[in-house]
Amino acid sequence: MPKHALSLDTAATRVKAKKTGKTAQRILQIATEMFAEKGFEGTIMDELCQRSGVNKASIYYHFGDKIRLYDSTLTHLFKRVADPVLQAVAQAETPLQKLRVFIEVFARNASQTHAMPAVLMREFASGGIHMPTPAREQMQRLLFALKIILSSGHQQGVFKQTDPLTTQFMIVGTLCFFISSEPMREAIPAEKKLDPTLDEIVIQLTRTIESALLSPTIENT
Amino acid sequence: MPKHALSLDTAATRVKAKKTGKTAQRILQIATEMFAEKGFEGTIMDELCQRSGVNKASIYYHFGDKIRLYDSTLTHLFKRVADPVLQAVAQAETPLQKLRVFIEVFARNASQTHAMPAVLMREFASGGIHMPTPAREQMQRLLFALKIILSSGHQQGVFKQTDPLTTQFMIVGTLCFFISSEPMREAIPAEKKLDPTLDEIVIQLTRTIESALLSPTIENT
DNA sequence: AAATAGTTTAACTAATTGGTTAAAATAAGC
DNA sequence: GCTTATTTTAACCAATTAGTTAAACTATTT
Repeated sequence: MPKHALSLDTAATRVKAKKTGKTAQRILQIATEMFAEKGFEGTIMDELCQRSGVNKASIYYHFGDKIRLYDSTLTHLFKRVADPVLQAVAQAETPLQKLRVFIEVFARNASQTHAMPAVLMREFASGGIHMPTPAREQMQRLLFALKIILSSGHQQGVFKQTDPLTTQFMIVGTLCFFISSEPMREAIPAEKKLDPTLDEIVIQLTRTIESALLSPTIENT
Repeated sequence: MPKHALSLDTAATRVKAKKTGKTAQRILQIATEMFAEKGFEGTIMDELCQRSGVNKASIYYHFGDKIRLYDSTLTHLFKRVADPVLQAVAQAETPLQKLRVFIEVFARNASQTHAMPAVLMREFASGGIHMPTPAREQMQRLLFALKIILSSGHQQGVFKQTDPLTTQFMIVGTLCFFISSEPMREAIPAEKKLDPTLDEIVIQLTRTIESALLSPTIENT
């Protein structure tokens, strides 16, 4: 009966992980890449062994089975993006600054951790059924933070009232599509110059959302 | 040597399809659902047989192999959404009306054909490598149409200049995330009432994009 | 109605895949 | 240094999976 190294995160586990965690960490790293690239079913354990240089039974020793490996992967992945966003938002002062920081830090971290948009989009496509609760909670933490930003901005009279879910989908959706489309866009070198950079997307996205929040309502024609 | 029914779309083929196309059509229908729900690798041919009530060899007779079935599925799927959008845009008069129609008709059709957002998101997650050319072309047609809308609006002095790719990702990304998240949101009945409807999303999205296109630039603070 | 071409069927196969096992190797505790 | 617990290894297995085959069946043409 193997005792799984990542089942708990107690002090004892962490001490042990320092010496033994190399293998588990490497598995997690390659698994993240593969799950993002190929999805759950598309990820083959034998290939994971080959790519990571880790023996198959070691993977099963550390993670139990494929689905638990997937769960660990996703939880780590989403936490790695959500944490810095929430931290940065907490440090910003005004709702407008918090909103800007939310978009910018999410964009930067999702772009660096580009497996995250891929995995998120796959999970949405599957109806989120296989999404582990801790991973889902990270997304809900982001949504909750955005809710606070928007409502406090509204209370202070600087923002118009908007639906936070729509706004989150605008931010997350736009950026996930942009980040994940990078390989496709790179494949067309002729238009490479015409494509916007991440910074440009962030600027336009921020401007767009801000303008809707700050400007008066547009009349229907 | 089987001659695949969908390899050509001549008049003769179409006449024949009327009598023999029932099976192929049914395969395509269930394949669409399954590819959207489970992805390429997650879709098992035996299960497709079982769900569709069609024998396995019939599938291979009509479509050759799994990847060609996938290609047919995606091409049909994207065409079904892109065509009505482009048609509606062509009928609208002003750039502003065209933009509104673009968002609205895309939203309605993607929502009805909800396999399309799912498949699109998966393809983006995979880097679009497996996306068949005809399917990709449908997305490019949409992007091209949007480019024209934005540039003609700009030339007429009603729109500010913006990057069309960003705008397309805002529209498509927001709506795909919203549409594909429906099962997840349905799973939380407590918040059901709080969730916006598709119409509400469309309204907010349209307003947001319009306000950025029409309003003067916001100064940095 | 006979011949031909198109379509569907059930049974089969070769290869892949997630997961196991027991032994070898390494590290930790005493 | 010896014992014990943890970790890694290679070989193995049962189940699944995409794809095949050849025969049966159904229309179409002449």
